[in-house]
Amino acid sequence: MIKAPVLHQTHLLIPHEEPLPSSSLSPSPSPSSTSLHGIECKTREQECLPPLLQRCKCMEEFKQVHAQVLKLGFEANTRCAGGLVAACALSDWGSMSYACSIFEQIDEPDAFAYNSMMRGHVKDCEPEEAILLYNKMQHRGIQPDNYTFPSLLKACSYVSALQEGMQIHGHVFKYGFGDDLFVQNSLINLYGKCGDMKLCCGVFDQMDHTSVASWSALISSHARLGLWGECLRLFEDMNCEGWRPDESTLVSVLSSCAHLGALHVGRCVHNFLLRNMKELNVIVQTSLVDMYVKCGAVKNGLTLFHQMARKNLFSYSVMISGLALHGLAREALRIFSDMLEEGFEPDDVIYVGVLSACSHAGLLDEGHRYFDMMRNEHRIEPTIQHYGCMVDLMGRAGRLDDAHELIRRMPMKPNSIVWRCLLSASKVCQNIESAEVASRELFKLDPHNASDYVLLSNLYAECQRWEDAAKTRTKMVNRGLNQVPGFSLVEVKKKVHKFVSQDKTHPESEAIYEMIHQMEWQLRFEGYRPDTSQVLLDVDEEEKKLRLRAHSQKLATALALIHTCQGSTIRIVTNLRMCNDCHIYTKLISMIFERTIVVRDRNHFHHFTNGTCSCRDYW
DNA sequence: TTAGGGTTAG
Repeated sequence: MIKAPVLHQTHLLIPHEEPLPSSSLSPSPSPSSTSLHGIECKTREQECLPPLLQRCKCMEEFKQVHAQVLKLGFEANTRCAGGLVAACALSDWGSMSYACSIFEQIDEPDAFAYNSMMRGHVKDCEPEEAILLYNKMQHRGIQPDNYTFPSLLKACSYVSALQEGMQIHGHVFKYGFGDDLFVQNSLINLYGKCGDMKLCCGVFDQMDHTSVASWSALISSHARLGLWGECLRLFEDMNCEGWRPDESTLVSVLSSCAHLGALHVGRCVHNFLLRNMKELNVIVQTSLVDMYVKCGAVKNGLTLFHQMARKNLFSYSVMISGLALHGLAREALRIFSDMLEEGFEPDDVIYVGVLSACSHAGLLDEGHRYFDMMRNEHRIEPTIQHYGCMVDLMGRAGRLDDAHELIRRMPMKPNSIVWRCLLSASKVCQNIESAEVASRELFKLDPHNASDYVLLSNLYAECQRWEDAAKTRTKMVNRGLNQVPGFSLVEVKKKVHKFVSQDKTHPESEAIYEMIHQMEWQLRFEGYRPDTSQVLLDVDEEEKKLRLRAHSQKLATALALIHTCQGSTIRIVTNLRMCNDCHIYTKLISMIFERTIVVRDRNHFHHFTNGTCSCRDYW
């Protein structure tokens, strides 16, 4: 019998903390070995291989173990090769092409080898390969097990393969894994990613036992689809049922808070995190910054951002675009410069934030400088989004001709977003000619967006071209489009209150209208006259004034004034672009009632203090 | 008798 080589004698470069067994690897079976001896060798081999593979830290070390297996002639052995495939396909240092070559040598690959290969493909973002492999597995008559389905379903979710996913759901029942928690969670995730919320919730509702991952999959599915209110409701249910959310759940919740402007819930989540987590990872911290910024608490966001021990490109991006959204361009550019000093290489998304900061604040020269820097220093080809920012920047700065010229010179065909930027800039500059060119192109590319017609019609109205304003409105109505109903949300006494225009459904409605009356009375002393030019109704002037005074944003402001004291901050989220009248009205209210009023409209944040707005009247 | 689900931010 050939003496078994001891591991270090075979130059295996595996760092080991414990001494390895003296017979770590069996010798190559000689042709004269008895079958009994062969079986013995294989058994010993099987015992020794897993710990050796576990200790591999790089491909080089793995190849040495593989070489030993080849030397022993075990490459076709289901169990040995299966272990090699798993290690090579799933480790960070592994290689799928190498794993494939081992897999192909196996005489009779079992479910374990297939599962490992499928998972490896999913890990390497090759979901189609994983699905094809499952087909092969089926053709070879190999029974899938409970480990097969999670990665297979994940592969389907990557490519939103709903039909295939549903077929596989059938297989889950066929093979008897309908009650497996991991499989069920994977199904929730699959249906959520495919946007089929009925099936997604159906799987969850039918589960006898759930886990934090089940809730997390359900909650993130809702958040991903923009069902933020439902996401927060489910989060409440999860808490009521006694589940303790983890970081991944809370990131989805924070993202919903950010979209809804639900600062109070966001703050509760922050508190929970501080009380329950030892330290917060960079994703959670970035989500918190994003939540604070998007809920209008930009100072809190900035403080948290500066406290972050580790930042990545996402963190910088959230902060830069967040500051831009608040019109704090100088601060945004300072953070960008810090980022460069820290050695981060900016990408195209960062530059969208930088350019939009310049555009929000009318920094024309800086905008041009960063646009050049992006191309020349950082070798980033401008995308249509960057051109959109530049059009916005030039247009708002009054350079509409230059903006038109840039659109003509763009290397790609301008899309509706670019034309919408130009239309909006033309509105700011009150340039009807430019607005007509932009809207003509815009209505060709995207004729179903009611707010574009409203914008053009408002511009005509501002310029007293009533007939054209009416024509634009008729065109909108004829195309079956309705103006999206406006609403405003305001958080008062830890509760979010929603108002629509002319709302009288609030329990405190009487007091709210009394407050409106008082507000108007004081506003008149400051010279306020209602600006009815944007009221798109065939009614007389008095009726227009009545409509205007009960815009949702004013009702929300009135409720907040009733319940807050001088010096406090009122936060309002509104779904449409703020009308001119609400803008001037809120500026004066901030001064008369000594409140900071932060309004997030469809595009920007407006910080009203002492009679001025952070947008400097460009929005 | 080796492995699995929720990973979330611009």
